[in-house]
Formats: sequence, C-alpha cells, structure tokens
Amino acid sequence: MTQPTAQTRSMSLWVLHVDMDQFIAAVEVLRQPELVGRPVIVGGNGDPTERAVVATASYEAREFGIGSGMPMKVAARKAPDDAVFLPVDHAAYESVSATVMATLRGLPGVTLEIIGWDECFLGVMTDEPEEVARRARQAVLAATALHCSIGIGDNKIRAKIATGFGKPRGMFRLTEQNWFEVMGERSTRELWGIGPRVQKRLAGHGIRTVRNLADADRGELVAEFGPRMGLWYGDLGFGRGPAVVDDKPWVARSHSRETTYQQNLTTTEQVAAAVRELASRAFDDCAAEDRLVERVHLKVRYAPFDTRTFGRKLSAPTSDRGGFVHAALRLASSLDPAREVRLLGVRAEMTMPAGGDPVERTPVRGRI
DNA sequence: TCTGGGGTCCTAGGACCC
DNA sequence: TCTGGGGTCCTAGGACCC
Repeated sequence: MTQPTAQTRSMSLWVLHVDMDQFIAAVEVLRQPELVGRPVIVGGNGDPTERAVVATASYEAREFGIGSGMPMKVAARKAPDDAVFLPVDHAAYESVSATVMATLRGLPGVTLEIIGWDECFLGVMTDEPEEVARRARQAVLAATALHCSIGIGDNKIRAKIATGFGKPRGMFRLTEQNWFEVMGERSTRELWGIGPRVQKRLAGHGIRTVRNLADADRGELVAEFGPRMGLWYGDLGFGRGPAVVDDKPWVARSHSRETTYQQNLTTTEQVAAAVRELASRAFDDCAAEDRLVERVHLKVRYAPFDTRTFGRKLSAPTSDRGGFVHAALRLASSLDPAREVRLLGVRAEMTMPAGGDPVERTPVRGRI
C-alpha cells in the first residue's frame, strides 16, 4: 500500500453527469445543416399521422409545447408550418454516441459509466470538478460538434439532478451544502426516480416538496411504499444516494421485442403469427450468449388502452429457439380472442452469466 | 390528445413446505 | 374440525427510466 500524498488526501471524489443537449435532434441537424433554427421533431418513421411518439424535439419545437413521449399526432397539431418531421435512425445515433463515450473515456483519471445513448456518469478524483467538466464539454464539442451539459455532484442523484440546472451548454454543482437551498421548495416530482404515481401517493400524506419528504416520518413511508422503497424515498428527500461510478460493462438481464400495430389484430391467426415473429426476434438477442432463458413474458394491449403482462418460468438454453417460441405461443393462447389487439410484446429473461451478478442493485430504475 | 420500444427493480399475494 | 407461524418460490402487476 502506498501512502497517499498530501495532495491526493486533499482531493475528493466527484460525480459528473454528462447529458447531450437535444441529442437526437442535434445529430439530425448536424447532417442536414439547412435545418438549423427550424423546429425538428424526430419519432417513429417520421410520419406524424401514424401511431408513434416523439423521441426528441429540438428547442425550437419545444417552444410550441412539443416534447418527448408525446404522440406524433398531437405534435403535428401543435407544430408550425415550417416544422420538420424525421424518422428515428438508430444506427446514426449509436455511432455518434460511441464517439462521445470514447472521447469522455479518454479524459485523464475518469471512470465512465454509460446510462443511455446520450448520458453517462464520470467519476473523478479532483479539487476542481468544474475544470474537469469544462474540459469534458470542450472535448465532446471538438470530437462531434455537439453540445452537452454537465451536472456536478457528490453522488449520482445530485449530479443527475444538477444537469437540469446547467442546460443548455452549461454546468451546475449540487451537493449536500446547497441541496435544500436549491431543491427544498421544489416538487417531489423533480427527484430522479419519483414519477407521477409516487408523487400523487406522497401528496396523499401531505408530502409535496423535497423538504416535506426529508422531514417525513420513515415509518409512514415504509407503510406506504414497503421496506426498501420507503427508505429509499426518504433518503431521496436529502439527496442521498449511491456515489460509486461503475465502469464494468453492462450486461442485459432481459431482451424483448414489442410492436404497436397500425391496424389492430383481430384474429387468433394474426396474433399467433405476430407472437411467433416477436418471440423469434427477441430470442435473436439472447442466442449469441451462453446463458439460460429463465422466463418468457407476454405483453398485450387491447384497444383502446388496456395493458396486461404475464409470464411463465422456463429453463431453455439459448440454443433452443423452437422451445422458446413454443412457450410464447402457449402464453398467447390465453389471450382473449374476442378483443382487438393493439400491441404485442415478448420478453426473454435470462440468467446472469457465469461469475454471477457483482453489481449491488439500487431501486433507481434503469442503469445506474 | 391519445399514448413507442427498450430496459430495470420492487411489492403483494398465493402456493407450498415444515 | 379448525388451524399457528415462518420460510421460499412463483406469478402478476406496478412504477420508473432513457
């Protein structure tokens, strides 16, 4: 063990959250410069009359109240005449994303954890996190001509939330010191991991602000949300959360394929054909890996909007495509044949690879 | 207004065993 | 005939994130 020098002792571990500004729209504008300044809306196959939602809207489009997750039909109604609708081009975004991540990984002394196409955490030992952030933004701009914003925090929760205050093209520091000053009077909904449902349930207990949540009785939270989530939400009120940035490659625990049909499926034959195809495609992603498929799940949305999921245990090697597809078809036989099917999905849940799962789970959904 | 597609993790309740 | 308490596994469903 080497002794830490005086200098390293005075440094501390910072978490930076890097988020590309309007990533998908920015990539599109980059390769079609004539779109600069126009409202750009990317989603589905680019046809605003189809069943699809907005993946990203440029800042110009957001001025008209258009945002991600919004149905394309609604966006079309709000959009001005000069708006441009474009199809989603996964390959293009993946390629730019890879350049961004490689650039950030190349910064001296950083640990990188990818959490999405356009987002990552950087862990770094430093006394000047703003200086590191400035260099990171410069490096990304030089490599891709794209802008990003950076949140600086003493853990992932605070870094992630800080980014919102830095946007666009800026940075913001959020730590234990200024947490309540910045967040105390804001809605619980602004916390990462609290969505509309939990916000509503908290409000039912008179908990509306971040400060309210921090002050809330732990027993009451546990009674409402269970032992794990109750305590997790309580900590969230203080901005407490994990601070370890993990650069281990991410390994998926499941793969799925789902499709919303432009015309609802109405016969059992149509449903069976669709399930057969979706199951096979979901299995494609598992087939390359030497693992077991443990469960098969079916998701169905009946028109107009009634979603159900159900599954069954399975133990099929990732070489047994026929067995998996057959299991999915067996599940499909329990669908209601009299109802119109609007969406179908098939999910394969896998065992972790040999060596087990080394990552401690946290209740924050997605990759953290 | 009408709601994508890809994921992750948590909880409740029933089944089953001792 | 009525019935404990604890544990684990399984399934359905919920909620959230990018």
